[in-house]
Amino acid sequence: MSERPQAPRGTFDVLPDQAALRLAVERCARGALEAAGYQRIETPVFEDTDVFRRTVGESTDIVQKEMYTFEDAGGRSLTLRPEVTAPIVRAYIEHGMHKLPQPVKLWYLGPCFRYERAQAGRYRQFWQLGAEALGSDDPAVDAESILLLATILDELGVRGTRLRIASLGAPASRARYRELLQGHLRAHEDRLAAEVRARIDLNPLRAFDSDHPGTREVMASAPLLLDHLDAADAEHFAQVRELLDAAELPYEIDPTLVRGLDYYTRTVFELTSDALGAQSGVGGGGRYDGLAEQLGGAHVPGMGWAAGIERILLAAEERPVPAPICDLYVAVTGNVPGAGGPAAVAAFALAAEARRAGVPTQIELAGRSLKGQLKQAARLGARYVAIVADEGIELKDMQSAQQESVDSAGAVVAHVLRGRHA
RNA sequence: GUGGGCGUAGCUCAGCUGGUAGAGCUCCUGGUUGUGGUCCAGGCGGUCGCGGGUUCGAGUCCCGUCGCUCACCCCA
Repeated sequence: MSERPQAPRGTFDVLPDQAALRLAVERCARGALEAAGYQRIETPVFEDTDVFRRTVGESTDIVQKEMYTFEDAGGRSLTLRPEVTAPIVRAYIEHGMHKLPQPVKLWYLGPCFRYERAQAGRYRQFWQLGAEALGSDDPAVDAESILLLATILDELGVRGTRLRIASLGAPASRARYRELLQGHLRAHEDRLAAEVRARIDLNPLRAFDSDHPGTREVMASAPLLLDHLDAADAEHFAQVRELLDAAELPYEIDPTLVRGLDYYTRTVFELTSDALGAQSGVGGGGRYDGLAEQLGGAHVPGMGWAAGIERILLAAEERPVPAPICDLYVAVTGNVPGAGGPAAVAAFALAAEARRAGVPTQIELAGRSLKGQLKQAARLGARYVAIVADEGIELKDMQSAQQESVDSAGAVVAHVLRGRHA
């Protein structure tokens, strides 16, 4: 068995049943997003490593240990995208989208790559659905964005969702708060977990995520970022909440909500589902008003989110996969695989004609016996089976089991078309 | 990277305290020479993840290794 080829660890094949489910998710998301004026964008699956290194943050796990980075034959350092927001901002800058009416609203669906140990809902290649609105810092952008994700998850039947929101403030107030928090952590350093202590300089906010008992005690009395926002940021956050209230979208304010990427400013949010395992996050995002500048562009405020397709599928209630339609199955008598013969040729021509007429048609391709062909037709849910023999064609209605001879391929197609609209 | 569980036919699994592999499902064929979704029979299909060890003999015991999976970490 070890000889059998296998997909690399943390990756998976999307088999037909799953592909149908994914298509349903894509259609639903696309409908909601495009109705709200978001347009699809696709960026390369790899980028210059700097695109991520400069935006996601040196201190993050993503940059420190999860990136698939490689050098191409030209000596360039490239990285398989671990997320799509930075590439989209890169594209916005590269294509001068600032000259378009703002905000520019974009959505995407595609694979991302992170080198992590796989577990339920976490893979090395996973698909993200996302939406980004660039060029406006209006709180309505934030609220609309959050509402869109919540709506999509709801329409998809994702169970047990919870929305948490917070504000990280602007860089200046965040920096001031950061020092405050670092002071608090240093004052109680001896009670903190080792990893937390090691991150006091790099990312003190992470301390809120710790479940280390000593750390939790220290954090219980820690200053909260929400209490230290600038007036403008506090007002922005208040407006976002007011709009969410107006849309009647329930949420919880979580002052310890920390997103795993460093580029977030002001609004951040996360949607979780209790139908998932340990990886309970279905999607999340926030505002990133400094991201474009980090990439060397002008100041461009932005807001967006990403959701994991695999997690959506895991958390969504089971839905029946619609069976593919087959209106006509073309069988051949005296079937000998590869032997051809006039009946086989006539059958092929009949199938071609039916398809040209728009009839979903399948034809015997495996040299089965007539009994086997009927069985196959039944499996496919075919409405009609045309049995082509050297002597002529018979058309069988699979539901009524009635059968009559038909004198031409055209008559078969006409009959099937009539039956379909009946 | 660390820890727990698991690794027997395409799929789901059985195989007791060691004696050289089974079932169900699926697929194909046959059951009147050309007819389906039920039934019956047959067939295709496995170096029991891999390597080593103990033993007269291991799927069954021991060691190692790889893989899958769940969890930690972190996130989609």
